[in-house]
Amino acid sequence: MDHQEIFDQAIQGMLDSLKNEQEMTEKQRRILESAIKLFAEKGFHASSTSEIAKDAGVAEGTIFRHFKTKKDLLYALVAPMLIKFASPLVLKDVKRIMGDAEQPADQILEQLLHNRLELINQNWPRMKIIMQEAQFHPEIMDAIVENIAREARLLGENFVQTRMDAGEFRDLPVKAVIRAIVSTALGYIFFQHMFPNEENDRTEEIRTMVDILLNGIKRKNPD
Amino acid sequence: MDHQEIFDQAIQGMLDSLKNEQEMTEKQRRILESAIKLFAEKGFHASSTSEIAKDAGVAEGTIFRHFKTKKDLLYALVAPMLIKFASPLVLKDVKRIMGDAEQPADQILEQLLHNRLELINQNWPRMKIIMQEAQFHPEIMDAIVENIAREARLLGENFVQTRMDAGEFRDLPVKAVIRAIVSTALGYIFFQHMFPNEENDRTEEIRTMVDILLNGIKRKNPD
Amino acid sequence: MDHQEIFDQAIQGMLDSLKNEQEMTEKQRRILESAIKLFAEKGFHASSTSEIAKDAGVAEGTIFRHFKTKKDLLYALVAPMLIKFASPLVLKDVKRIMGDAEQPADQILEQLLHNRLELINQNWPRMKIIMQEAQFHPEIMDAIVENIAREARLLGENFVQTRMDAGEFRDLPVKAVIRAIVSTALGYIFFQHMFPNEENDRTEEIRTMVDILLNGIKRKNPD
Amino acid sequence: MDHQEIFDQAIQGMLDSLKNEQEMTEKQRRILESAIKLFAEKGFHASSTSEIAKDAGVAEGTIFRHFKTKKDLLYALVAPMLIKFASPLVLKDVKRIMGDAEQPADQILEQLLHNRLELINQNWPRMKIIMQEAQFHPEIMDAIVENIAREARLLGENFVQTRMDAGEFRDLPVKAVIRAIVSTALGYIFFQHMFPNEENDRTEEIRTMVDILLNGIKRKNPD
DNA sequence: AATGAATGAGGGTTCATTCAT
DNA sequence: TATGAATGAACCCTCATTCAT
Repeated sequence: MDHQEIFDQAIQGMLDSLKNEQEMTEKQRRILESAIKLFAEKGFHASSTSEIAKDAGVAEGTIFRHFKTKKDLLYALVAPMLIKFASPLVLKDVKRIMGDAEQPADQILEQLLHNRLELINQNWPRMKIIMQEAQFHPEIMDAIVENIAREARLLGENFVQTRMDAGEFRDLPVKAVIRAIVSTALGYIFFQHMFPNEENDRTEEIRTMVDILLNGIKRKNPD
Repeated sequence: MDHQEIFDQAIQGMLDSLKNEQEMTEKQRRILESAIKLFAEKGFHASSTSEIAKDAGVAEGTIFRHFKTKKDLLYALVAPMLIKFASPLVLKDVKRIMGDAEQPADQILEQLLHNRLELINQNWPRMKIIMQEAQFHPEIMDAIVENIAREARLLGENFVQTRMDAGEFRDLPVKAVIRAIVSTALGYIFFQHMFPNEENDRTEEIRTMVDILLNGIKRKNPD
Repeated sequence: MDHQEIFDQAIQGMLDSLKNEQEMTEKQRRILESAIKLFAEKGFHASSTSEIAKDAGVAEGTIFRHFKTKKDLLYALVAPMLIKFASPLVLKDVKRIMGDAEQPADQILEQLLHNRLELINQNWPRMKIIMQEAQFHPEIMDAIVENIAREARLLGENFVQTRMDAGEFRDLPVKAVIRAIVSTALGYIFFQHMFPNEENDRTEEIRTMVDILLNGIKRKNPD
Repeated sequence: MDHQEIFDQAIQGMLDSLKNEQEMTEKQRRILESAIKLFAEKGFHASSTSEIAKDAGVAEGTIFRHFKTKKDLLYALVAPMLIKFASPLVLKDVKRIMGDAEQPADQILEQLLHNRLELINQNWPRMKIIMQEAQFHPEIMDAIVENIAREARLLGENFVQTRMDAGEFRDLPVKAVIRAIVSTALGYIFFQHMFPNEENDRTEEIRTMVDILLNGIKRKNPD
């Protein structure tokens, strides 16, 4: 079985497991939740199926009735996240927001960050697992790139280019600007989980972040 | 053995393994290098000692003659990195650079980023392992926080505050400014390793990054 | 974990494994029997779990499903013996026999020896293992002393003292008398297993042993 | 290699290692002593050569320079004991004592017990090892039986028979009498090492033991 | 003679997975 | 559908032994 096959199969597995997350039985959900908890806490390889079973309160065999393989369990918990980020619905939303040339960039970025960070925070354990395991499971990495990164990049480039053409943004390499934006978001997540104890007012923080970011990017208005 | 003991012991293990990295035997070095390679590629838990042995061209038992435990092997490859980042020598350098109020912030940040990114890039596999495993091995995380993060934070705060007092930087929350700086660096690393194929001129990229960053932070001179 | 904890845990393990020896599954019993056989033949440390598995006709993993640890396997085979010797039921029996001042000492000792030697012989491999390993596993030794030796000693002292007070036994150090009795029993076991081939009529042999023993202990009646 | 060959080779090994115990080098003696200590403490299989080397303060390789095999180390420590017990010199002594029909049995037994118990006590760790390992190493067991037990038995039977013929001992099965004597000795050793803390006056204890023993065996004189 | 690095077989134990119930 | 006993490969690690120095 070559890489492509593995990949296809994995993707298929993800899609299969996807449809139903809503229609899952009680036990399936409990298994999935325990897997999320443990994978996030200790990593995929360091969590054993027996632990998951115990934590979920089911027999070990039950796991394999619902998820053919331990790896399928991983896929089953990764896939919905990818879908959520990639779903046309969501992207249409994003597109609409970003495409609105009338709306000030500040508002757009603030909304965007709020929106995405909220999504990430609400699903933090899953996100952590994805970021961890994407490095070691090319199928997952590929799925991210294919389904999210590529599209997001286009969206971003379009947004930046538009503003640049309109003279709102300075004349900088588009890639650098996008990197600055993404870095801002990633860095925020990083700090949040690295130093989780410090209280913070997210709305205010985002405002400041965007302020710094856009001040760095925008053309200085000569007023 | 409670957590503190484990931690102390781990640190001690790191220090022990440290002194010699230069005076390592051929085999020790080969083992360490294979471990670095495999841990970076597949993760700590997913790499077996037998694989490492095979890759290093030694008997499996030989690993344990030189590194009491698989975890000690991890420590032995983590520790020198932490030391390199934390070494007073390096920090003094950093201190000197950052403390020089005469030097323009641009130059300081460019130098700093260059310097640190170089260090990280030259030791990328190790860095990847550290970032991966710190999440699951509290001793490593603690060592990072105790020996690096804390000091770096103070240094950063001092630098930012000084510039702010001097009116060079805008009046922003210090934490937010530091976060912006760190995010810039982290984001750069992230992009570099997420999309490794794109050619790039690091010096130029850093200049642009610092440009955006400082434009965002600095008070706009009314010229 | 200090010694006491280890001990308590070991005892707990013994008790846990105890309840069920009757309700053991077929495989458990086979494992236990193979362990008994091999430990007795070659010693605890010289018998490997893989050998035991092979002898029992199960997979090696199966052993560890039923007995958390190789040592637990040892406990599981030691504990029932200790219980058998220490069980109040048995001791009450012994007490009754020994406490009956009317019954001649000859009969008491003969019954006692018969009874205990039978017990030991029927469980000889286990007994051999216990005697072997008690020397190296303080928990086992402690369990013996706490649960059997202490009680047995009191019982013995009481018996001897009573007979002495009644003038039936000579005026000798109680400890020496007890030692003589116990030595008789131990020596018999020793000879039996050192030179197993010689046919013997146990009833007759015991009678002779008790004869010699009591002749040595009893006051000579002047008739 | 069949059993006989193993046996012959083992015996040869013992003899080889024997000659020199006096002419051993410092290191050899230290190795042997550490082996004795550790084998007695933890058993043969549970003691590793590396432990022995560390305890003896030599390199691990050094052990194998002097003792071809770990088992040879065992033989080297067992053999001198067997020799000591079996040496014609000693036996001649014993023979002389036991053969002296004039001497009262009490004195003979007291002397004998004193003598042998002293020998055993002075070499207790070795004795413990021999008793332990003889059960698992047929060569050792055979050596004991061939060189000691057989001879001792003859000696004992002769002694008992003589006294019986002379009317000093009651008319009992010779084997039973011998067993009583040996049991007395073994039991004493057992108690001594089972309850080592109680102070004791050996001379007095032996006198009592022999008193009980002979009272049990001797014909009651009608004085 | 003495060392200690190197070996690889084998140790006890855990693992993901299967299957009869 | 759910179970959990059973599996045997693979895990990390220790062992007795060898051998170049």
